[in-house]
Amino acid sequence: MEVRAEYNQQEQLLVCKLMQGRELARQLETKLKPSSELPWSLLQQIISSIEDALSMAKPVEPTTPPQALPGPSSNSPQSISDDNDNSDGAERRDVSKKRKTQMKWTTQVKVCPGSGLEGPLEDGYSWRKYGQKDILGAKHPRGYYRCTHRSTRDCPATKHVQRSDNDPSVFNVTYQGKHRCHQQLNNQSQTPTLSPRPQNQQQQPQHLLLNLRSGLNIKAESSDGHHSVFSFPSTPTDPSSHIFSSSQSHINFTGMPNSYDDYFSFGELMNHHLGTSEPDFTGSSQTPLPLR
DNA sequence: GCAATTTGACCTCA
DNA sequence: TGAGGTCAAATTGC
Repeated sequence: MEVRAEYNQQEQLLVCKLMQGRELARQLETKLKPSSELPWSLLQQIISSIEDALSMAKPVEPTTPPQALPGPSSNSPQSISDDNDNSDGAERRDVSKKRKTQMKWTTQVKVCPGSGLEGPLEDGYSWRKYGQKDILGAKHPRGYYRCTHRSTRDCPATKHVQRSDNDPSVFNVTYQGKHRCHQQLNNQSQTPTLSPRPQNQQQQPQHLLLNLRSGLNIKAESSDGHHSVFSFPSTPTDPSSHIFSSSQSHINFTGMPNSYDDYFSFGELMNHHLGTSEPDFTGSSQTPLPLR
């Protein structure tokens, strides 16, 4: 059991590292597109190799439900199905109202009070608010949002937004679940290198992108306390082009991933936030890997 | 009329 | 048992 958990941690790190490589390669891919054929084809081979490596890691995932992992509670049978069967009827009741089991990541976004963007932050997806709740000990209520395409495209992604107590200009945005809406669109039009966008999106996701690119910490944390930190150094940008005024953004990545796809959800998030910036996606593990 | 938001009630889980 | 999360009816806006 314990050995299995440690093994899972290594698997996570392996996949994370592979994912980093893939992200870097794809960032490079976007840069190389207009250039000569040779580096382009080499890069395609690199990406292909990384994809293969990730595919090799993939078979582990379906046989490692969250309850096999260490944690305070192991009785979460519904977490296996998680975001897969949130269809109508009786199933719905099982899938909804669950907590904790899905991987989630939190971004802290500071907005400029004078920008007029006081509400929920635009992140490139289309969200629909489905609830608001006063949180104990928090000065501001938490807003709950789900993907607008939840019903039409069975997209399970949700997020909640809460204004920071200490700094009202800071919003804590916690994302949960993976967007499926854009995947279906992707199948229709192949745009593999850049982050996919919902079709009906009207706003400019660059807002958050610009906000995040100025400095970013990502904390990936599993339920047993193991965590890795990825750093994106600052890149000089024109302050006048920023809608948000943050000098630093922050992403926490919490919860044990349920599946291989969760890593790609995270990868998509990174693609999405980083966009055309030039990140140095350098990962470092703060907790030494357990030796087998 | 349709879609989004609000809000009180209900459900789940730590 | 209570806080967090979701549902769904009512309301609002376009």
